[in-house]
Amino acid sequence: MATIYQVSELAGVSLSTVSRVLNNNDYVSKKTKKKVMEAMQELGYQPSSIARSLASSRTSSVGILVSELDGPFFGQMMSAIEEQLRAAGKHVIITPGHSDETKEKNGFEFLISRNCDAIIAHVEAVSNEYLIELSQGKTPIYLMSRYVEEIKDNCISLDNVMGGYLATKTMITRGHKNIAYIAGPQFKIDASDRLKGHKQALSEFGIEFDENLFYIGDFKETGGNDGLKSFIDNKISFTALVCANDEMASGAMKYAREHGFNLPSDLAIIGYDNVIFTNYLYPTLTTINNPVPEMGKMAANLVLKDIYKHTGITINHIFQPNLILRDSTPSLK
Amino acid sequence: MATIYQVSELAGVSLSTVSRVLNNNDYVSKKTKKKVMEAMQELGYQPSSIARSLASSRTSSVGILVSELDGPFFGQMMSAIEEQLRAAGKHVIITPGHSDETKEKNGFEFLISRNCDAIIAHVEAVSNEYLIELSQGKTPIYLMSRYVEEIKDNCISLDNVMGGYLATKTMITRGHKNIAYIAGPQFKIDASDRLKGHKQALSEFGIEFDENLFYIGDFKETGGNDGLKSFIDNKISFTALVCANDEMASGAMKYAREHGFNLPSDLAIIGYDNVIFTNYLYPTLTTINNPVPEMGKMAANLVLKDIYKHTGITINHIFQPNLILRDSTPSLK
DNA sequence: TTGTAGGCGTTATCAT
DNA sequence: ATGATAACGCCTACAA
Repeated sequence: MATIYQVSELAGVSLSTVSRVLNNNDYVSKKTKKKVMEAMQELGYQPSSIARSLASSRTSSVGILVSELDGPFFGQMMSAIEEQLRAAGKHVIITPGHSDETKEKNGFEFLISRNCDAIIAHVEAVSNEYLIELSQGKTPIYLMSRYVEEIKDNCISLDNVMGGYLATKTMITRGHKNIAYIAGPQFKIDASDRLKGHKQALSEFGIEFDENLFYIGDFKETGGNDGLKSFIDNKISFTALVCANDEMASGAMKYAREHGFNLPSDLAIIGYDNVIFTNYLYPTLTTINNPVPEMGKMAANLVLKDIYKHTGITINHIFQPNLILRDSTPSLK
Repeated sequence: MATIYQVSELAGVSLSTVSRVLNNNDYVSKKTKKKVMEAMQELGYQPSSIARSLASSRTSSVGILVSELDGPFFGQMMSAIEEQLRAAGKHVIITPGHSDETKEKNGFEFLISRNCDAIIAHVEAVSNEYLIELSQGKTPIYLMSRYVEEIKDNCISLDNVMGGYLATKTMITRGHKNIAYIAGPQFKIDASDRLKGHKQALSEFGIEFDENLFYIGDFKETGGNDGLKSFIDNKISFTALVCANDEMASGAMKYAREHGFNLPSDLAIIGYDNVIFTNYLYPTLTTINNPVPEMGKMAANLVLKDIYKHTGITINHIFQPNLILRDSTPSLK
C-alpha cells in the first residue's frame, strides 16, 4: 500500500502538499496538483480512511439505529439513507435496537464507541429525556419518525394525523357512514395520531364518533381479528373498517372471510403503512403509504448538511403520507 | 476523552502495561491489572477503536455486501450476521450491490477501501473468476448462497437440488402425477439446481419429465402468470403446479383464480423461498424454506473462526431447505 | 513481569 | 503556495 509519503517523494513535494490536494485545499497551484495526482495514479495510491480518522477525528461513517434490520419499512429506510450517504463517500454502520429500551441504549453506545460522525436513529423504547440528554453529547443524534420538541431540528417525522384523516375520508367519500376503527396501542404516538386524524375526518363530515365502533388493537394480526370479532359479537352494524395498520387489516380480513363476509362487497377495509404483502392479499388492500425512502434520503441530507457541511440542501422535517387505492374499498352500494 | 496515557499515569504504570491489560495479555500480574482496571473505571476510559486500527491494522469491522438492503431474504441474513458479530464486539458495514456487476464491484472496492477485516458477500452478477482473483487480495472474501470450487472453504451455500426435490416430492406424495413446473432463469444456478431436484423427484417415482408441462419464467409474478397461461392455452391437463419461487407462484395463483380455478381444490400449488407474503396469500402458500438466519450466523462464525481466531466453532458449509406446509397443496381427490 | 521507543498514515499548525 | 513538525491514540518489538 502506497502512502502519502511515497506520493510526495515521487511528486517531489512535501507531505503537506499531497494532503492538501487530497482534501481539495485551494492553496495548491494547478501545476503541483497535477504532478501530485499523477504520482497518486502511478502508485495506485489509496488514502487510509483510518489514519485520516485518527488525525482528523472524523470517521466518515454515520451510525444507523433501527428497530430491525429485517422488514420492509426499515429496509427501505436503510436503503435510502445508505444510497444517499455513500454517494457522498460516507459509509453506514447499522445496528438494531429491537424496540427494547436496553438494546436501544446499547445500540447508541455501540455506535458512539465507533466514533460515528452522527447517528440516525429510529427508536421507540427510549424516553424523550434520554434522547435529549444524549443529544448533549459529542455525537449528533437525528431522529426518524419521531418528534421531540427540544431537538426538533434533528427530527424527521411523519404526519400520522393526516394519514389517519386520509384513511377515514377515503371511506366517507365512498358513501360509508358507519365506519369501524381498530386503533393501535395508544401509548405509541403514531397510533394516537392516526386516531386523531380519524376523528378529525369524522367530525369534518358531521359523523359522530361511536365508542361501539372503536377498538384498540396491538398492531398485529390478532388485533384485527379480535377487533372485528368484538364488533360483530356486539351486533353493531357497519359497512367499513379502518385499521391503524396493515397487519391488523389482514387479520380482520381473514376473520371476516371466515365468518361469512364476502370481501370486498360486504365490508370495505383500509389499512395503513403499505407493507409489501398488502398487494398480495385478496382482495388487494387499500392503504396509506408512508414516503419512507424520501424520509431516509432527507435524513441523510440533513446529516450531510449539518455534519459534512454540504451546501445547497433544503430540509423538510415533516412528511405527508398518501393514499394507495386498491380493491378492498368499494363504494357503498 | 481519556487516553491510555492518562490511565497509565493514574495507575502508576507504563503505557504498554495498560495496553497489555486492554488486550488481555497474560504477562501482567494480577495486582497491576487490577490497578489499571480501576484507573480505567475512574477515568471512564474508552479505547479508541480508530487508534487501535491504525496501530494494529485491524478494524474490527466486517463488510457485508448484499443485493438489496431491502427485502426479507437479505433482511434476515444481515440481521443474523450482525447479531452474531456484534456479540463478538465487531461491527458490520453494509452496502448493496443491486445484482449489477459494476455496482457489486464498486461495493467490494468500497468495503476494501474501508479496511474491513473480511467481507461477507451475496453477489450474483460478478463472475467466479473475479471472485477468485479478489480472494488473492489481502481482504478475505466469504460467499453466501454461492459455491465456487476454488474457494469452497469460504463458501456457505444452499442445497437447491434438495429443495427442488422436496417441492415436487410433496406433490407426488399427495397423489399428483401430472405436475407442471415453472422454472427460474436457467443461467442462475439456484434455478437450475431446483429444476434438477424436480427431475430427480420425478424419476425417483417413475414419472416421466414432460416438456409440455415445463416453462421457464423470470422469477417474478409475470413469470408465473405467463407460465400458467401457456399450460392452459395448450390444453395440457395437470393437477399440481410447482414454481421455482414464491413470486411466480403468486402470479400463477392470481391468473388461476382469474380464469375460473377454485384454489386450492382445482390446482395444488407450491412455491419456493418462503418469503413473507406467502403467509398472506389466499390460500396460504405451501413453500420451501431456506434456513437463512442459520446461514447468516454460520457465515459470521466462519469469519470469527478464520479471522478473529475464535476457537470451538464448528463450520457447516451447506444448508438444507425444509418444507413449509400450508393450504395450497391439498391431496389429489 | 514491566518499561522504552518507534511507528501506523494522516491532518493541522506554524513558519517560510 | 509550500514545507517542517507535532499531534492523533494505540501496538509491538526490544530492552531491562
